[in-house]
Parts: sequence; C-alpha cells; structure tokens
Amino acid sequence: MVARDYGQYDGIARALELVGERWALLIVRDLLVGPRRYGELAAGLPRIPTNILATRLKELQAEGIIRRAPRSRVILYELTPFGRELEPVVLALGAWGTKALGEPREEQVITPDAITIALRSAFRSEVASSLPATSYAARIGAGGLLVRVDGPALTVSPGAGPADLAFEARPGIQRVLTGELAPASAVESGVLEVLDGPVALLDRFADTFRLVA
Amino acid sequence: MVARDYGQYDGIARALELVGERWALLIVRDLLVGPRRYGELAAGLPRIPTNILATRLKELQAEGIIRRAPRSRVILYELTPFGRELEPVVLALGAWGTKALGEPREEQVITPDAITIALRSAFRSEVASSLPATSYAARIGAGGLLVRVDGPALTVSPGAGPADLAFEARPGIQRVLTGELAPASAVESGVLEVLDGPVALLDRFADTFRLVA
DNA sequence: CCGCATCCCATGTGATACTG
DNA sequence: CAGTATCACATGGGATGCGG
Repeated sequence: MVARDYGQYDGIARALELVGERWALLIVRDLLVGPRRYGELAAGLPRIPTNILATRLKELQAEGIIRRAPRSRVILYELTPFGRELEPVVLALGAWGTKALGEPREEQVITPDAITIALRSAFRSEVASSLPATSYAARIGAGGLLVRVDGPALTVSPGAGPADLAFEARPGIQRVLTGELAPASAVESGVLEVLDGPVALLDRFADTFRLVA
Repeated sequence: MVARDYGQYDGIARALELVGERWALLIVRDLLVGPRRYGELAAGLPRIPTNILATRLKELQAEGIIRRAPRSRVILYELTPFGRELEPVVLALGAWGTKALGEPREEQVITPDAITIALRSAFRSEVASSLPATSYAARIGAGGLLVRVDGPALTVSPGAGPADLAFEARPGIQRVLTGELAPASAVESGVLEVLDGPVALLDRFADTFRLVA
C-alpha cells in the first residue's frame, strides 16, 4: 500500500508519488470542474479499466486529495482543499501539452470536462477584465458548452442556450488557442464556423482565450 | 514504442503521454538546472535502474523534449526549447508537493539539483527586486550551495564561497519555505543554524523564498 | 571508467466477467 | 450503479555484463 517512492526528499518527487501514477491527474482534472459520481468519471475517462479507477480513487482518498461525499443516496467524489491546490499544476500541464496536440485521431474522444479545463487554462482574466461581458455557445464534437465571460470571471457549463456568439469548433481548434491560427484563417479553413452572432466576436474569443508561454 | 495513450484529445492527457511516465519529470527537473551527463543524472536519481534511465532518455529524445549534445568526448543531455517550457509545470508540482513533504526518512537523499529547483520554485522575484542584492551560503545535508539574489535575478550554484550569510539547514527546512515556520522559531528548534553573518538576514531569506498558494 | 544493454522476477495495468 | 475478482500481459526494479 506504500506508494512507490523515489527515495528523494523533494517536493517534485513527493508530488509524483502522490499523483504521478497513471490516470490520477486526469481524475483530478475532471474533479476540478466539479464533484463527480463514479460512473461520470468512468464516462469521462472511457479507456480506464474500472478496477484502476476504483484503485486510484481509494489511493487519492487515502492521500487526502479527494474525498467521498455521500449526498442523499448518491456518492460523489470531490477534491479536498489540498487537492484543489493542484489546479495550477493541471493548468500548466494542459498549456504545455496543448502545444503538442496535433490533429485528433479517430478513436480519440473529447470530453466536456477536458474542454472546460482547457478553457480555464487558456483564459486570460486580465484581458477579459477590459472587455465587455460576453457569452459564447460553443459546439465541439457531440457536446455543447456555454461559456460566460464577465470581467475577470469565467463560467463554463455544459449544454446550450442563448449567447452573444454561437459557433462550432472542429479539429484544429487548439491552434487558435495557441495563437498559431488567427480566427479569420480558422473560419476560412473550416476549423471554426459561426452559427449565430457577429463574426467579430470570434476575435474577442481568441483574444480572451490564448495560451501564453 | 508508441507511448501508451489515454484515448483523449486533450492537452493534459497529451502531456501525460509525453512526460507522465515514472522518472521522466525528475529527469527534466535535473536538466532544468543545466545539461547533465548520463552518470550525473544517474547520481542525482540514485534509485533509478540504469535501463530505465536509458529508456527514458531515448523516449524524451524521440519526443523532442531533450537532446544529446556531444561536447568534445563527453555526451551531455540537455532540454530542447520545448522541454524547457516544462519549467512552470515542474515548479508548480514542486510547490504543491513541498506542502506534503513531512520529515525526511533515513534513506531519502537530497540532491543539489532538487534544491536548486526548489529554491527557484519558491523564489519571489517581485519581493527580491525591492531588496538589496544578497548572497547566501547554505549547507544542506552533505552539500553546499551558493545562492545569489540580485534584484529579480536568482543564481544557485553548488559549492561554497564567501556570502553575506552562511547557514546550515536541517530537516524541517521546508516548513520555512511554506511559511509554516518563522526563521526565529526555526533557529530556536535547531532547524536553522547561522554559521556566519547577521541573523537578521534569515528573515530576508525567508521573505525572498516562500511558496505561495 | 562511462554509457548503456540484457536478464529475470515483482508489480502494476488492462480487459473482461461478475456481484451486492 | 458502484464497484470486486480474476487473469494475461506490459512495465519497472535490481543485478549484472560488456564494448568503447
């Protein structure tokens, strides 16, 4: 039951002992969006074997990173305050990994929780602060997300709804986030398609959400 | 040879495919300090099996994170620009893990590279900017480090030398970095011992190096 | 020596089936 | 729905070998 340790007295080694095992940080990623049930976690991590999910949940719990929160009949898993402090780590990892994403392969899924965190990672609150409040309805793959930016605050929720700008994002969208691809070019190449609202708001979106070095 | 993938089109998943395997980020940590030889890496990671080190080095190379740099007879490994962009990730991990460090166990080693990165992680350049340039000679375990703070710049080098303040740090020192333990209390409890120079500089040190949430 | 490669065994992981 | 049980397999750990 002892985590396999690295034999070093060091913060990074300790962190890797706690959350360095396979799937652990992806579970944390999804829980950063909000409390989740066992089945919801399994659904957001399609390729995780159920025994591994069960094992990780127990380990993370024993380490004080997550906790079981029984809420009237259903069991929710949620991050502890200590676990929530992993947010900068997860965001930094995502910002770095996004640069190496490339094109999506056929079997790869895109989950709402993953996108939510990606947007949180790319969100530039200083930029948003100086812009008027804006809402975006984004369709990505099968799912829809409602993104609300109000001053320095960001809210992302699954589902549809009225918004200042509705658009569909297709593979290659990450190059808009990295600044590699300008919105205009993205529209031209079919990566972005405006469904409703002024096209100019795409620039605001790309300005608000950009991964910076 | 394909990295075991998570089946997700997501930056975090991609990052974990690239550097999520055991030992990978510790290798990156040491290379963040500077180019290192195979043997130096092995020495800084005492418990890594040599075949794993060799395997990781090849994988990281194939992924464009590190590169072999033959320098007149000796082979050095160094980070590529892409690999160097992992610094925020490593620092964030270290800051988080340091809070869960606890007391060092007998078999745990403390390496100069690990301390160097820990100091870099805790360094508050905005605080340092408003303080006079200061040098510290720290003895930790067997090794000695020379820490120079000059405005917003930080330099850490192994070895000894003249400094404004010389001190010895013992187990529990991480609690000074997390702000859990004030320098005065640390001296009282034997965690810190001033060897040479004005004790007051310890406060400056603790002010300059502090992990913040 | 340094920079690995090989071998063997312990452990972790993945797929599937199954149960309260 | 929320896990456990089982088993085949891949990976990691430790010791050792070996060529330049």
